[in-house]
Amino acid sequence: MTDEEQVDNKYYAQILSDVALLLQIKGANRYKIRAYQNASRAIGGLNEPVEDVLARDELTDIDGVGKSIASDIAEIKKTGTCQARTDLLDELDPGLLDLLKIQGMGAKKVKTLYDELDIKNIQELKEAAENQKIRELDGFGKKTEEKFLAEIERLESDDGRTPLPSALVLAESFRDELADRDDVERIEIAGSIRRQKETIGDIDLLVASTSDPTPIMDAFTKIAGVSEILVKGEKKTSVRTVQGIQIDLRIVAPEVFGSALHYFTGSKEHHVKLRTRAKRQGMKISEYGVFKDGDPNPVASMTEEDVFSALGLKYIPPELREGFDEIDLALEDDLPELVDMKHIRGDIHMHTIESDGEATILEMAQAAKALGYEYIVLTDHSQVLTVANGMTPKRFARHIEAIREANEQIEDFTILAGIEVDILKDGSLDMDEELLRECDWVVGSVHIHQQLDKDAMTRRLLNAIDTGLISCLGHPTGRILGGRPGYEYDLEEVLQACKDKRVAVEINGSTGRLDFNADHAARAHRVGVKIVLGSDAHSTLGLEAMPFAVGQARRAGLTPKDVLNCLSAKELVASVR
DNA sequence: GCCGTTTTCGGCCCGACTGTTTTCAGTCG
Repeated sequence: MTDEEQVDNKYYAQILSDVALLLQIKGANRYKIRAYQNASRAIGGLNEPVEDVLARDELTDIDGVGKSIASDIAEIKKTGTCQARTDLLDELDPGLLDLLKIQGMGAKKVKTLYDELDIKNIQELKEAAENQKIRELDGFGKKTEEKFLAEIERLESDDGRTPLPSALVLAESFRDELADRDDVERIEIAGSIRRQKETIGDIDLLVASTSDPTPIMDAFTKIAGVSEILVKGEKKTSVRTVQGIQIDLRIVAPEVFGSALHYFTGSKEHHVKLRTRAKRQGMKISEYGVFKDGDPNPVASMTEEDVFSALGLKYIPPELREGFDEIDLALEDDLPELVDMKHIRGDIHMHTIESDGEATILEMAQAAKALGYEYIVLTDHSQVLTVANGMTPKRFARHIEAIREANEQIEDFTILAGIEVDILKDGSLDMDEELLRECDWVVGSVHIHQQLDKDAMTRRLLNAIDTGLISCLGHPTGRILGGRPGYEYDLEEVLQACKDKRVAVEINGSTGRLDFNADHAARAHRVGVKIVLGSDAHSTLGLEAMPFAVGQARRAGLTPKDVLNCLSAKELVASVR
């Protein structure tokens, strides 16, 4: 994330999490450990910089932060770390934290390995395992040793989380493999995909069935693309695919599908908060339902709505279940009515054969109309992007005419003339001003000179916004999902300028980007900047990336009135510049 | 270490699977 406040909060969260992990290895009181975990999670999920809270002297108002951890946080601000962590690291070893990244390795095992074999890091673990020293320890065996070696090898070649769009494709293919079976009554993709998280750690599938689960589990493990079976039981089976992604399959009875779906959708943080709250009310929540203390029969389990309702809460959409403030909002009936695909009336960012797209103006329009849209904006590239066959002013002038003509040929649909104009190194725009004024919508994007330093990039964007010619900033961070991190600039300053100059910011839904992401979009929204969603389609098929943009908007808590695509074509154009 | 509609003590989310045991601790999500 290029989001500064999140990076800062994440740093604080990490230090506290380190303390929790080191305490675990040391074998400290488990509730003290949990206190540090809770505080770490709370700081990581704050909606404002923790340093602002510190400045107001209100740290202990944060749920999970008491006097002791508040003083740790003050110390981190001053010194970059805290005494608790320093002392633990003196006593233990920093490499032990890495050991915990190994699947199947928890604090107890780390402690045993450290005490018995003086293993302090992954390299030493690898050597001990290769020399078959691990299997001699009490509580360890040959299998554990072999698992460690395999896991170390995997960690060494691992490239992290999977972007949502590719994870979704894989999840859907596995879902579809099982969906047609007679013994599968229902199957849903749960987990972070359902929450529309921009990157995915693993995939969760949930099946409702009344039959013997074994054949379903067998079929699951035999799907083409499974490279390894990690866990296999009657209720839960986990595999790893050739892409290195873990897929978990859970099977439950149909009458508990709602509570199970809620459970497997997560997030963990959401559940911890919800369950703690339920417990105080004398109730228990599990994947099998909501239970009143002592009663083996659930008061709710059939649907997710039932589960929330039994807890006295409004339905919380999956995208908001991150353990931030959604439970309080649901309690007060104050949840945002999230924007949905059904609210989206048009798409503001796409390309045709005029630059680097694969379809004509009319083909794009007809495809968009078939998707139920009322309008599109065609935004081909400007000339500096020669690799993308960018338009010269002359070509753009003709293109505008062609768009106006095409617009006459299609009924009950509006094709707006636009451009994705490059924001040049100094912030000037790569097109004649007159033509930019003539067209309906201007996406301003950075494609070249991405390596400017922070000050220069900030000035560049401010200059571009200052022209008054841009309708929205396209893919505003420039990051490639799972690839390059995006250019550096002062986001707060740029957002403020966008608000002042009535420039919207795009959530670009194209599968490689998701840019802005939900965090950025939420931040823009707080500043009061309007959000607009674009598919950045380069073909008719590319138009189908819009749901990813909607997903990020939903995670950001945006309602239809916050998203310009929910306006008519006329209102859209009038709402900016 | 944190918290309070049982508030200054006595609790702290829940269940599945594995490997190592021979009834369960550890780990994971």
